[in-house]
Amino acid sequence: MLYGRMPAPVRVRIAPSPTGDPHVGTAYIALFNYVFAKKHGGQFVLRIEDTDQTRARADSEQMIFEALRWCGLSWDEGPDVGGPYGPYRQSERSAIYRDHANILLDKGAAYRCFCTEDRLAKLRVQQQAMKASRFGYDRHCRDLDPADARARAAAGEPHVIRLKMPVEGTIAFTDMLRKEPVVREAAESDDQVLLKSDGMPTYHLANVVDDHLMKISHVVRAEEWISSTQKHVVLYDAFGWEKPQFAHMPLLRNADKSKISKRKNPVSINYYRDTGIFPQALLNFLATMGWSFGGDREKFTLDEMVSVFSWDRISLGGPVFDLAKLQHLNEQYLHEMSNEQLADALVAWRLNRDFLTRVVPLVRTRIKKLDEFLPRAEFVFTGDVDYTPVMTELRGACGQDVPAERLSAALLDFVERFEAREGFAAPALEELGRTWAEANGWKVGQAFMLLRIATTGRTASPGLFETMVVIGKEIVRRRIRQCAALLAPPKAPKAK
RNA sequence: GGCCCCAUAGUCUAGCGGUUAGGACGUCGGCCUCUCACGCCGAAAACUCGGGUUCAAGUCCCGAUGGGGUCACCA
Repeated sequence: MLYGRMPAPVRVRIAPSPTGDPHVGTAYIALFNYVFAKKHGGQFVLRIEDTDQTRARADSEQMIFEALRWCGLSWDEGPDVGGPYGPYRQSERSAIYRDHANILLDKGAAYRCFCTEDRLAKLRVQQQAMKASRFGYDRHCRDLDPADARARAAAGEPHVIRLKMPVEGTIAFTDMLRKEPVVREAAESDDQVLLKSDGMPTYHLANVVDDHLMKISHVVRAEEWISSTQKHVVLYDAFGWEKPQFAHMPLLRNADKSKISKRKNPVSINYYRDTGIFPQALLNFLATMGWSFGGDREKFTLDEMVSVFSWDRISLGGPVFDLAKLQHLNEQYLHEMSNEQLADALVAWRLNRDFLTRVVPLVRTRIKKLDEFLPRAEFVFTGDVDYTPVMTELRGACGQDVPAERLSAALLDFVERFEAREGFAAPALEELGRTWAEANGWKVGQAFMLLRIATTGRTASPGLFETMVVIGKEIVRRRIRQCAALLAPPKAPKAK
């Protein structure tokens, strides 16, 4: 090149972890990565961060693919589409991480640590008790003789590999969205585990190694990562690699400003799909969370966003995810559709043969004529439910003497219980429901009535758990939570 | 608690030294209308506080306060 170095091509990535339902925050960050890549003719990479074998869920990865595609975001490289820098699933890259951990060991930038989980747990408790100003690993193994450590490891002693953080000086990095560099004392960070005892890397090692190997030019991720970035900087430097540019996006928030969570908001992309939100409306809405189009424009397409996108229109205050505003935007999209398009949308949503085939078995024995179908199955086609007509039955479902707070807590507990296990199938739900009823000391019939009213808004319904499955996990979760909140409004946040 | 990030109406935001502080959601009122909804018109509603810098501060600087994040062999 005669005129100097060409700017490195823009390569960005979204790196979801397949631990549950496809999260709206994943779509949010994916959107900005995608838009930035397209704006600069770069590539958008999808990488699956499945290094935690205890949390990985079998169906989660596929759901992430589908949800992102449903949103209208497509990736240039990824586990399912391949690409020149694969594999794109971290669980298939263990050897790479191990090699790199060894490089760090050789350089003296990392060390083997033989501390047991037990010791670390005690340490943590101790620090809490002492109200220590600094928490974290005490560097117990940092000064072990490397040769001894190697020998112990070779003898099969379980261990992890930790990063040797500098003990003095400051570490700074620039963030594209902030005018001042983010600076921190190096000693503020403890010696983070890089390679776990099962041989898998932690996020810190894996993301740095992969971003470098995959030639990622810009790391656009959520603000919750900002405080671990220092560790990543140390890693890049230890390897002698050039660092990517960082942009830490604000976190989506609940109405109370805390980080968005499923306890306070529907966070699964599937909820929005099942509830009839259009993907372009969801994306449009997400785009307005922290970014503005310019002028008074707030309705725009993905392509329009790409064409005008720039980082300087990001605002960093954590945006509250406001369902009402999303619905308004969706309404705009809906109204501009033709009757034919709207009819098609309805069909694609739930008024189709496939979906009806799932509803029919629920109600067929309960109707005499076809015209009774819809009244019998109405709650399968609605989002939120109005409980006012059944308040009396709801409060009395488990006996007149049971206080509303107790019912509310039990409902929330039921949600926690199905949340804790994989899948959402009727037999398992029923079993779960029975043990839940028993735990509450309620007759199964009574307890199920409580659930029935909460999930359908009716005192009469088809088989409860079959109905839940058809309605869908996301909507069921929201209805039960809303019902619980109605029974016992959540207390105002306690003062500290 | 340590550290870091952030700060315009209830909410999303515009503003990039001089504005009657603009738009949108939501709320309330009115018009339209067989009802409802849409649509249209209108209203209430914000620069967290205190110091600087400057002729001039929502805009720049410092501090306080408030909110958030993070301190795992989770990402």
